[in-house]
Amino acid sequence: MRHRLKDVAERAGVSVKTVSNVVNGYQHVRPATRARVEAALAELRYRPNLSARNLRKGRTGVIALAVPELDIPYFAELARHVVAAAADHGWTVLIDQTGGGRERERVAAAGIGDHLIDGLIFSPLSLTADDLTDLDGVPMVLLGERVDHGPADHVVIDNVTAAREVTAHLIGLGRHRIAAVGAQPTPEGAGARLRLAGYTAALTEAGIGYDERLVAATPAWRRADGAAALRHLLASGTRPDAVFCFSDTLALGALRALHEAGLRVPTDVAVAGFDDIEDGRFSVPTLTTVAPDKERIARLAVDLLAGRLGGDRDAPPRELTAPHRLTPRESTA
Amino acid sequence: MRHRLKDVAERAGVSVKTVSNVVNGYQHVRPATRARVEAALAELRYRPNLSARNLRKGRTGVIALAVPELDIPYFAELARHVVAAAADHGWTVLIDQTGGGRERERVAAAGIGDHLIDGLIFSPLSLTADDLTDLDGVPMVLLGERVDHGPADHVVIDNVTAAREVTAHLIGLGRHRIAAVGAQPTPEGAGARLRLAGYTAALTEAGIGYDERLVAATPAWRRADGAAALRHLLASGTRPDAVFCFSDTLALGALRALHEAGLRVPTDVAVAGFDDIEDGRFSVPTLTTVAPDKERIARLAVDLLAGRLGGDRDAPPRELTAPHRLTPRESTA
DNA sequence: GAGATCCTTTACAACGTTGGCGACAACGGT
DNA sequence: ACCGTTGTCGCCAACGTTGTAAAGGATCTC
Repeated sequence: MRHRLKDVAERAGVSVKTVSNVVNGYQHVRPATRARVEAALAELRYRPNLSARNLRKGRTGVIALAVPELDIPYFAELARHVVAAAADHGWTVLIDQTGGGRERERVAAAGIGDHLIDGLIFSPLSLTADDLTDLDGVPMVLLGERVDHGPADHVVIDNVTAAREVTAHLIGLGRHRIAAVGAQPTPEGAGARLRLAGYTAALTEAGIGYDERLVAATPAWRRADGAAALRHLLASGTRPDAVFCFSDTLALGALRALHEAGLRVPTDVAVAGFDDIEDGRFSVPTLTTVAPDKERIARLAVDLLAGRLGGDRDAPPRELTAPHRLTPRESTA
Repeated sequence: MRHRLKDVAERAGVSVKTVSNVVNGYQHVRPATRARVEAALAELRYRPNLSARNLRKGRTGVIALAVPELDIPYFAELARHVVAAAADHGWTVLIDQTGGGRERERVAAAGIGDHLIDGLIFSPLSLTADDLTDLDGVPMVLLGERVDHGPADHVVIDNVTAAREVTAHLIGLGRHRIAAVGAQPTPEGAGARLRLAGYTAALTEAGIGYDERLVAATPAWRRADGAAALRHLLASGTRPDAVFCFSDTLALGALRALHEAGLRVPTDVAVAGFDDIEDGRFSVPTLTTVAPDKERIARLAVDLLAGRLGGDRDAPPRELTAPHRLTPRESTA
């Protein structure tokens, strides 16, 4: 069914090694021989057995991307860019869905598919630095600010600054009762913590007091969580004039809840999100958000991995910051 | 760094094969030996080299899922379910993003990662049956109705019936000028063709004439395409009282364009979509849609693949139909 | 107590590929 | 014509794993 080097070699009347040389672009093969081998390759539709090649070379050409959930638009968009960036290096991407739980994430970090992958790009939710210390697995690049000063390479955005900019933007509209949605009480929610810090910093700069009733924690960052948080906030009698959600999905849920409560956006309540997912560009109203440069994040991560695979496995961990941009739209017009 | 069976064997004072036997749960190993080996395994944190195992056994435990774009919510949600279903079989999923182009799809079908995968679940956009005839690769399961009567297993939903039900639902609201958005003029757009057929059938049943000015073709099924189609429709002076979009993303774009045109949904124009993506449950208004059972689709596909891998590679191709459900929401209330 | 039967462990080969190196041919310079 | 160099090609071994089959030991049966 499937042919091996040996079959091609027999057909071309050369040795297995010569076929291998042709396949791998080795220089010193006589044009006539090369032509004969190439004809045989085409006739038999030869495709290398990557497992065997990998066993021999120690490389698979496959990297893994581990994300909490694929159907969260931010991760889906990120995955798209990672797959594209990996393709530039000739790599295939194996995607792992961790669910965000600590145990599954530890398993993923410890080695998805083990020797099947050359490297791992990992966007953890609940993993701590401790979980990563004693890993002797493949090179890893972490995405997002969840694990501080871990032993691995890291691509982040400046969450604090971004959150401060959004909040300042809302304050600039004359809003003073600004809710923050998406805080995470767990110690692992580093992203949430940083965004909350930016929010607080902006309030302080503007001389606005911090009101904990305006800060809503959510178990996750899905639309339903955002809607529930807003419903709860409004039901408790707290009436914000702006809402900063820590993700766009939260914000879209919030928009929905505000709509149900009969409040107009942005007239009554301005709303801003974070992530710049495509939904926010078509929602009613369109969503003001922080746009992290996802393509850049993906490319930086892949390039970091390429560097590790290229040799310097023992260089100290690097941390790169991708740019972001505040993108005002109708929800804060 | 990474340890092999040989290292474990030396530490435990047994042969390589005995360690292999322990790892693979072979019955006849003396408890004392087993304990010693297991201790060594744990100490060295042994992890099998899957490439070597695969080379020996001819199986990788990895299947591929090929979709046009990961950041189209329908595919992202589908991917989520496929990954989950595959996990039940102990499989990892390698995701390939084809972009929907014919050439990339042919390459994908011809063998992603080649010997690295045991099987392929494939959701093609522009591939034709011809492209699949001479494939001698790994077992494949096709998703969606794009390739009719191809040589491979197939999981579909009843597009015609579903589209007819949606259209009938709109007619039931007393609407008679019902636009259809998402037609695809290319011969490959089988999904679009079937949904259009269902739309037409419902009109005929209700005695409503087919008006081609109400049928909008779109290059793709993204939000932007839906918005552009509606803008174009309205600009041309055609004024529908309902819109059936062939996907939810199209519908969300349509909602946006209607909003911009100052038309109220559903009062002035009712809108229905197709796919039941999460966005539609939180949009303003929430979106009436056809909900294909994505979890079932994923599980059927994975099970079909499991069947092929389990032995009957030469059984005739099977076609399974997953259920769908019309889900009325605010946009047609 | 001898042979048969079982359990436990091991040696060997093979999966398909490529790196190292050696064999041989062709070519250039003297 | 001879030697050295360069180019071309093939043999062998190895990557880490598991299937086969056989060896070695223990236990059982008569």
